[in-house]
Amino acid sequence: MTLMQIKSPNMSVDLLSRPKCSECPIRHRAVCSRCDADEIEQLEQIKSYKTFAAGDPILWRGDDLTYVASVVKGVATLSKTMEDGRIQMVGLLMPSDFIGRPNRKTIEFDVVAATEVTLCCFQRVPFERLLATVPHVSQRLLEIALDELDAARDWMLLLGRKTAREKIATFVEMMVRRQHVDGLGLDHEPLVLPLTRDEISNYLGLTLETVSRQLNALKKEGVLQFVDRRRFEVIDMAALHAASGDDSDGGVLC
Amino acid sequence: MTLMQIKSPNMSVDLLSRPKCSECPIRHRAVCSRCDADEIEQLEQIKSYKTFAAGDPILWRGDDLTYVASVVKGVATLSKTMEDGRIQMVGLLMPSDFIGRPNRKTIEFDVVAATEVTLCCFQRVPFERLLATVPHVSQRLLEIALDELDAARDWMLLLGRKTAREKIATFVEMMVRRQHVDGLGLDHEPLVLPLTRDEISNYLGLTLETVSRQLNALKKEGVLQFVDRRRFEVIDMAALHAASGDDSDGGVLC
DNA sequence: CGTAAACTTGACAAATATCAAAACTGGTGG
DNA sequence: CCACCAGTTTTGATATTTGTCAAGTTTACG
Repeated sequence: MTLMQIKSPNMSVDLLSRPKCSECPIRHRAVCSRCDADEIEQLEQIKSYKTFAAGDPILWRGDDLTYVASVVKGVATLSKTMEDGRIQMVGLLMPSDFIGRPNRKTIEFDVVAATEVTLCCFQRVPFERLLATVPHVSQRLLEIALDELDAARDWMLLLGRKTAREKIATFVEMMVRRQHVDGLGLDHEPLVLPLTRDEISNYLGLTLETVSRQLNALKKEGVLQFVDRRRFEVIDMAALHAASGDDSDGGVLC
Repeated sequence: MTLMQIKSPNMSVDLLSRPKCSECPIRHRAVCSRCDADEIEQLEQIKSYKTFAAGDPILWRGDDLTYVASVVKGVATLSKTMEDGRIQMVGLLMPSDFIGRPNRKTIEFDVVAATEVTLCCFQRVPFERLLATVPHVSQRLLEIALDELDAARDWMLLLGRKTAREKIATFVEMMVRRQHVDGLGLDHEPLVLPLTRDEISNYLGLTLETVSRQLNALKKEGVLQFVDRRRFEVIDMAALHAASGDDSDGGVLC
């Protein structure tokens, strides 16, 4: 039994039923997206689906990294904790995002399922071999890493320089964008905040009280409308974008 | 003439004299570090050294990315600017660090020489071809990108959760560490802050006044000693590390 | 020297955190 | 079906940190 399994009692491994890659919702975006049929076959050999319930730890800091994985469904958080308990989330993993670091035995942060999460896991060592032999995998992984790096740098601007209001608006806007991409939020289905106020505060470098206040401010101003604590609709997209502090061009249009 | 040259009047291109890779101070750490003699030869074909004076822009946001490069000598900053002028530095590039993004025509931030900088530039398009054909280059670049990502995430913790004092102490500690690696600071040579107070404040998400106050606090406490505004010595390494807010293990020992 | 840039220092303001309490929500079992 | 409970969220009062503004001071360099 792996460390990962010990730490995650609710994790269910689904070794025998390996869903077909051809029907995978992230087939065209994940680390496998450049692969041809033959290469997919090789990946299929070392893959297994695992699901985690909301709140379950997926990987703990310093854990033996026996698997790397792609997020197929759901949202996972990636965070760092200081000795005195201060927490900073350093990534929000959504479908097609990659977990783990090839050629490293451990990772330096905690990964936790925020919602129910389905992962497509690859055994690390065989995956590293593929990385060395299948350029389509390593090329795509490089691209994913560079995209993550760009995203991390945008987040650094947010954490270092944006006001509480701008942070909240940026976060909500990001939820809107990513849920469009995932094809959820079919037209007028309400959008979802996959995180609690506390988790949002850890993502934005704020306290949960400030998150609550700013979210309610946007509600009172008629920018957002909430159907319950998690689900909302954007009433005034332009105002939301204006509040984010990001460049005026681009955001609203695409 | 490239955009880069227009924007950087003081840049000096040194197309004819291509220093030997075998004598390069970053030969064993940069993007070329895994290459054998034959592969180095290929890189040598498309490389050229360029130097920039302190303060010169190297690449401007949105610029046509005709080159990617490795930092050979000196320090460059990588930063993002908001419409109203707020600045957040998102990276500090030191020897062996990589500049640019293959398969992208532009980058999303400004790169500026903080000290005099020497770059080993590779024409982007030929470099991309090497990336596709020489695994030793793409493997190393992936590793560099993942290291950058780890560093960016550490910085996110700093920006989101650390106090002004912790930010300053972390920054100073980082200067100590990186200057040891570069083999500068030969034993009891004083260490150097390669940035002004203002630049440090943009790196740490503070104001220059707060940087000045915290630096002077560490001086008054006898943790640091300054020989001039840029050069300093660490008197009490343990106190410095304790002030950084990082885990007690590791830091001091290695 | 003289001047501009970099840095320091002080007084005050503003944003956000902290602490405390109340209100809400979703789920559970009677 | 309802009441209750724990966890989450909201709201309010206050404290703290850091930012802002405004002089000064030092330093590097011509």
